[in-house]
Amino acid sequence: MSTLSKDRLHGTLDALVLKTLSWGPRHGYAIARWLEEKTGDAIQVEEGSLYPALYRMEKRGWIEAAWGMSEIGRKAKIYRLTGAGRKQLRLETAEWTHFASAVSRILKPDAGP
Amino acid sequence: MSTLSKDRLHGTLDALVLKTLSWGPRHGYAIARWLEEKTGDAIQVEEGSLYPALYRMEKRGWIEAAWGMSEIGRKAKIYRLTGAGRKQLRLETAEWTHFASAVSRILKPDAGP
DNA sequence: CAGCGATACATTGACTCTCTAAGTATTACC
DNA sequence: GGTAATACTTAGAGAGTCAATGTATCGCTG
Repeated sequence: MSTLSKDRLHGTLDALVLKTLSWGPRHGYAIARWLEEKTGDAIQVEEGSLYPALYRMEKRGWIEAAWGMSEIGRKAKIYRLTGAGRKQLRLETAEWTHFASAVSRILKPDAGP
Repeated sequence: MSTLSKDRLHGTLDALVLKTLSWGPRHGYAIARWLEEKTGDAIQVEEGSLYPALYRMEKRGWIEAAWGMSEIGRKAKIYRLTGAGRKQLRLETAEWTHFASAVSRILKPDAGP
């Protein structure tokens, strides 16, 4: 992977994680696996990115953590979305849509300005 | 602006600048103004981001600079796309499209996973 | 069954890169 | 001289990457 594609996650990971949690509580490892699987190779979630992201979102009150069990009976920290998290998700989704459509409009291959 | 929306430019600025230059040479200031105007408020290009971006792209051979005159007769550094830059633009555009569609697919408001 | 590698899961630290914010400097025009 | 256009700089923080570390459990193999 080039250096560029790596950086593309910047500022988007939070929204992706929040969205994943909006479908129900999950532990960190599962969030990463699920995002990667769902997007093929387009989104690669390193654990060194994910866990810090989870901490800061917990600190901000967007998600809550509790120790529990994973599906296969292992100790895991289960995260769930809070009300504030749901609100934040709406906000970030709107921002992303706005931003992405602006970028796409510019990058679109066409005649010119 | 929240901290989040700020960072959203990360990794996308290069492509936007390259695309802007694909329509003809421009000086830095004009690139920034034009991007902002074209996208309303969606994309805000700080000069502290733009000039470093121009340097690094020049160093990588994607663009070339020459001193010239702005439209209103002021000294200005005019940037133009190189062949390598054009290639890079294609690459980054493809990557963006791929990434953005993956994110949009996930963020899309719908029933569930 | 004892040992051992592989997998699931979490944590952390060192490093890098880009962006933001906020300034300075120069030139041209009124 | 003041204001706008243009370029550049520096200080700083934030978010990712990579890679190592730590457990626990599972499953294999000898």
